[in-house]
Amino acid sequence: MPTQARERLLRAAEELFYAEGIRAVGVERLLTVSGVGRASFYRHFDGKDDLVVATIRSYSAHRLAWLREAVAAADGDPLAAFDALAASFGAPDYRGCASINAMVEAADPASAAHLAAADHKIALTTFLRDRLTARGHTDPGLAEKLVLLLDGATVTALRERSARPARQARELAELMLARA
Amino acid sequence: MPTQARERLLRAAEELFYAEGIRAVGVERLLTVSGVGRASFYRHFDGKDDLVVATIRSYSAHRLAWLREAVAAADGDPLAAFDALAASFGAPDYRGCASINAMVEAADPASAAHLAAADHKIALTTFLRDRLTARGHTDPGLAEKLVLLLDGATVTALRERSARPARQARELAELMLARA
DNA sequence: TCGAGACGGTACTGATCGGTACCGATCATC
DNA sequence: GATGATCGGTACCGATCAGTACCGTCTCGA
Repeated sequence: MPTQARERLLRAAEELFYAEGIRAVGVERLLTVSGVGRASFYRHFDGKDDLVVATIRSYSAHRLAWLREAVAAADGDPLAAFDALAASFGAPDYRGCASINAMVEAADPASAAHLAAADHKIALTTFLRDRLTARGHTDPGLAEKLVLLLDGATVTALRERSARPARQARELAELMLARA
Repeated sequence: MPTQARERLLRAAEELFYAEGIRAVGVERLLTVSGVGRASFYRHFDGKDDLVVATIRSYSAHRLAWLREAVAAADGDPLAAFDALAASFGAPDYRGCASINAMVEAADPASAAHLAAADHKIALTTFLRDRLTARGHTDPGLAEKLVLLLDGATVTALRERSARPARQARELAELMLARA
């Protein structure tokens, strides 16, 4: 197991970056929380920016798997994504979507972190589009609108901290699909 | 005009914070850009956090006035907000909504900056609710859904940089109001 | 048994962070 | 023409930033 420290760093980074923000968490903090030595960190990553990108990719993979599971449990209904969100919106430590947060913090749209975060949304859109076409919805714009609704609910939950935005977004999604 | 320096600081802060992020802009930078002396800054504000809150409030006032004007120019149609967004989404330096960005950067939901940013969305919701009721839409949840759609479009535009998210959100809003 | 590689810990760098103290210049009012 | 408020500029503070260098330790395979 040569890369045990790397996993610990990624786990700590995912937690800390999500809870407090990317810029707010220094390397020192990451080292103490993960229990990884300073040199080991720079052996596994080129620097903090590299860790940030790796963390976003890790988050994206976990998040997509989580969503895939939720949708699969609902017999492939993509609207189950809203119910999955609703269940997490009430948490006191809810901080929105790490991908959105990363795009906000990494202001430069050409930065690796910003692009990695945008990639997550592309993957999410692709996943939802597949689910929609499997259910007979061929309009490719529907998946993008679903993501728009998911993101809108997520941002709203950032200040409301209740399941309501997810329910409201789901109502709009139902209306949209009923019309399509 | 005793507070000339204060205005210059607010203007510089609004620009820099929006373009690069709150944490990314140091006090040094604010001073050189605004041309204000270090002492003058701390005479007008208790510190950077105080300036951040004042900047958010200033942004909120400007933004609401801008939206009010756009809606008024469309004979009070609240959906004109989507057209106003669409016009700004394509800009190369578009960075989303300063209020959303501030809520993301100020992770602590009890922080003054986070609360000030949330206040903006409350004021926006109130404004849209007034416009909706004036047009015969009494369901109070409609205004919240409009804000959800506006925020969803804004976040989407952060990575798409085109007017499309605004158009898509407007379609959903039209569908919603037609149904109500 | 011995080396190689991964590891944690510490010391250190230059730069920047937010914030304080003090300076002299400017300007309006009396 | 003196007074007081506001101003820009600079020096400085301790703390923290990301990053580098080097140390001794542990484990594992040859």
